[in-house]
Amino acid sequence: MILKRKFYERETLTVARELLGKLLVHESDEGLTAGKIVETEAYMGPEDKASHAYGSLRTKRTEAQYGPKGHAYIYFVYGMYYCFNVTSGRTPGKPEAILVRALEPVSGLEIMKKRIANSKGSAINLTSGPGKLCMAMGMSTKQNGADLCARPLHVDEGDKIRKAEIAQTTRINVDYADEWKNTPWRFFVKNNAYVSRPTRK
DNA sequence: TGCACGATTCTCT
DNA sequence: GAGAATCGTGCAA
Repeated sequence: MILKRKFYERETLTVARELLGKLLVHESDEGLTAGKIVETEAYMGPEDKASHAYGSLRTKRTEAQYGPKGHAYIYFVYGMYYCFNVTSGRTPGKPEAILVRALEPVSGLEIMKKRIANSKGSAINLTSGPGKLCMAMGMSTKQNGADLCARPLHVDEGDKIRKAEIAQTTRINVDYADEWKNTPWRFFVKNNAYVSRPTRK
């Protein structure tokens, strides 16, 4: 069952937390790959210095964040990796997004391994980090702006994660964001082997 | 037009 | 724990 638009049109921090346990599915030409979301980070738009949309910065790159909720915002970093985000929030047109940092592979393992040339064979190395997960799922800027409420790229109803199983910490690699680097806007499933960094840096 | 840098990952120490 | 790989983007000039 594909999640409805309404799921994303709520408080971004709530969506970020409830995204844990949901299933990200990509039906590509090479076949179907899917993974359970086990780690997310919320980026709160204009006020959040760690966000690309800080100060309401609106460019070709950040455009997708200003569009409808429940769409993909995918960008290129460090000259070699992509990061996958979901747009969300209660206010239409406000650039809030949720970075998906880690997945637990569910189907299409062989396709994922094929996509990651340097994989050492361990499933842990396929989707435990924002750059790797995009590679494994076959996502790139081609999917930027794609509607996640429809195929081929969408989010399905998955496991219900109990509150006690959810950990909340500060975000990763946003040291440049002054006081915003200390905001506890990262969520992940406790004791899940696929989380990129089980504890705070 | 030029230039510094990043919502990362891997390798080596 | 530090450094390299590698290039699109944003901002200064």
